[in-house]
Amino acid sequence: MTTPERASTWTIAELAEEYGVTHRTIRHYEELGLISPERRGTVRVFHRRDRTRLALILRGKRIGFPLEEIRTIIDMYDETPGEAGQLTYLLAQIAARRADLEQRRADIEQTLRDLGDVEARCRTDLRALRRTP
Amino acid sequence: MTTPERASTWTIAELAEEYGVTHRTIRHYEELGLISPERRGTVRVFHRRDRTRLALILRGKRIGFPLEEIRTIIDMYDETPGEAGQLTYLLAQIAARRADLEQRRADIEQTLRDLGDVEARCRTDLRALRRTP
DNA sequence: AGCATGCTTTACGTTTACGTCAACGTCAAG
DNA sequence: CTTGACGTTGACGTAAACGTAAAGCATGCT
Repeated sequence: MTTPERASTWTIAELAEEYGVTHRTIRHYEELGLISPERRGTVRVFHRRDRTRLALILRGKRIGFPLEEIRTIIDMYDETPGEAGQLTYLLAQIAARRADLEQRRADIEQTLRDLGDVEARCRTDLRALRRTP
Repeated sequence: MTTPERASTWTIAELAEEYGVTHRTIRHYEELGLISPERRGTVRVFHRRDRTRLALILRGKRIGFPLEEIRTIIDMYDETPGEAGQLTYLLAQIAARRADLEQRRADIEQTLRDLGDVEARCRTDLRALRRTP
């Protein structure tokens, strides 16, 4: 027998709770077209696909991307094959995003090194203070 | 003899040009207290220290930090030794920033992996198209 | 039936990070 | 001495990313 077939749909409140955002935030993402939940009458019904996209949006936000750029990125994930021109364009987009991400990573690593220096100085100063209180 | 003793001060226009920002941006950073150039009369005179801080600000921006957080970060760099409590607090701040940066790096690396997947699918689709044009 | 709960839309408010005039000072060159 | 070329201070504008009421359905419990 298969898994108990848990509905695998969510209300806006459930998703908001789970990801620690407000319902307003989720609606905002829908207004921008980043997610498009099913409508049952007037009420929103979120599927696994919407959950995934929400998770990707939040990851993009943690990285620091603006929402519009996040859309172009996550839209790449479920892009339908399409024609050759489309695919080539997509490859160019990927290259551009990759360059951006690698720059960010380099900046982060440099900052981590700098923080390491500050910490070292800090600990040295502390030891000096302990010797001459 | 020493180096030709190049003034090692800059005008706002020179710094803006060099770093590819507008003078308005630099003034904005000054308003927020991220840099505090010398004043010769009414006019701003930027020293090496200001240049360095500007570079750090822009790096922070590339990473995606808000300006207020950037200030707390770069203020850590030229924090005066001070007393033990200060130093301990500074160490805690460093730990927090480090955790944040490492989270961002992890998100970036996951996104890079995801983009790699998309790219692979993309190239597969392209090859398929070339076999059946 | 009545009321509380949860979802919905509408719409104005807020914060961040500057952009964009406007209006004025200043200093060297013509 | 006037004309640029830069510099300065307001001060209002704007785009992004939501916050925050306000007010209306729908439903289910009591």
